[in-house]
Amino acid sequence: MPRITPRTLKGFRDYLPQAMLPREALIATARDVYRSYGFSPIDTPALEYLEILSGNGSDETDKQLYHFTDNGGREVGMRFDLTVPLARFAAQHAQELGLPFKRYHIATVWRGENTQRGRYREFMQCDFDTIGTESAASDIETALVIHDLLQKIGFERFTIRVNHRGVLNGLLENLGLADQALPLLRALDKLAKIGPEKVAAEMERTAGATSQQTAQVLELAALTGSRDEVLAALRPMVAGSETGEAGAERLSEVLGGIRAAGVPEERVELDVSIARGLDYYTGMIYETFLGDLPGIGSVASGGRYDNLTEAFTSQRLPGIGASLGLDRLLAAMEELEMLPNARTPAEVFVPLFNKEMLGPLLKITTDLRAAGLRVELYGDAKKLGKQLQYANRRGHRIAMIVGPDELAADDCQLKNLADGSSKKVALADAAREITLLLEGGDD
RNA sequence: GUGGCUGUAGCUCAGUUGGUUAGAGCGCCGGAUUGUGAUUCCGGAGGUCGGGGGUUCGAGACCCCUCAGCCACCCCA
Repeated sequence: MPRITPRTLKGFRDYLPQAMLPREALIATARDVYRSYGFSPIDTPALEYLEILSGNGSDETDKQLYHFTDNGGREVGMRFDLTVPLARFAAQHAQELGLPFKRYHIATVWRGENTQRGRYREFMQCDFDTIGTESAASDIETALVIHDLLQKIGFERFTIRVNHRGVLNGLLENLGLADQALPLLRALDKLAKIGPEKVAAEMERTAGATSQQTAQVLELAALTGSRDEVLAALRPMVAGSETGEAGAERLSEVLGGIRAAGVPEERVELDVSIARGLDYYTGMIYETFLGDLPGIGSVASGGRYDNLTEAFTSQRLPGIGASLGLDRLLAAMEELEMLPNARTPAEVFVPLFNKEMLGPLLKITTDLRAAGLRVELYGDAKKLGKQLQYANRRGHRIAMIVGPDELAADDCQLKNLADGSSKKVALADAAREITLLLEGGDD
């Protein structure tokens, strides 16, 4: 019989249990943090009318869009982010939602772009957004959510870099370069990566800026120091520009709020060079870098946009939001050895001695589950050594050994698979004892 | 989409200027007196050399195409 080669498409992946367990854990953390701020879950279809998706983005996103004609002759596209669907969703349901509206959306998106490490054609986004308000509070909250998220995931050393588009635009305005903002900011965003000389060269080449102008832009971007120092230094540079002054003012407010919330000073940095490639950000911008792995890039980023829904409705809906870089974070955690090596969600393993033990063990494991534990009962009465070997490889943490002897004595042996230690406890106390063991050796 | 590099057992790789039966470590499976794993000892299975075509007496090695991965550009998560 001719066989079909099992394979996956370029840029698409299978997830084995070992990869899926931390993935789900991360998603659960994100969901919990979002909910703790009152963001509500929504979902939208994977497929949209092509015009919904392609009208919005740039030529670039159009090229990356997966699209086809469906069996009813409709032109259809697969969503390439969660922001455009949010815009459509908000425009369509504005009346029922009420404003401001805070939602989170964790879902798969597709982009037909070239693959690279950490870049796939199918990947998951974990977005949260607040729409219908321009308040500084929502700007501040966005940073707080990112901060909480990273902390809950288990990172100690990370920096949220913030900036305001108005500051950059204000400076460009003052330099008479406002109409070339896009190519200039795109070049500026590469500062950390390629250095000031190359950025200047690119600015002169793509935006027609003079070397004097680029020097001034780079001077702003080169500002370093504490937030207050940077803020004080940039104010005169944007003076006279309405957007620039407003941007600096908002920046100051947001940084003050973040400080008031108790976020450690070193976790948030004012970095005037970040621009974020997207052309729709109009206000605050956020990027997040890991102290132990800065090279992996931003693991959570976002910003404020003025008019999310303008393609769909005349109603003005400003918004702010950010997105967690799930794949990058997982890659980072793997590299930093923050991921457990388990291939099973069940912490407790119960070997089967012989067929006669099956009935009693089914009862015992059912009781353990009722007590909130995750328990796997082995199905074949193989040699005990084999069963323990299996348990060890799978990553179960505790083996609960109940053989005929234990059953007769109404007790059991709890074996810690990490260190080999074991103790005898009464069956009636097993659930409690296991819980204690799990809390104790938590690594 | 453009350019560069790579592709040999489940994994990490070795394989001399193209020459006969393609190797190692780890992993996997089995065993070391029948109720205790991850350490030790013994044994074993497993590879159409990513796929297709070509050059050659002969190709894992050379050429072309294709698929996939990595890197850069682009863009971004």
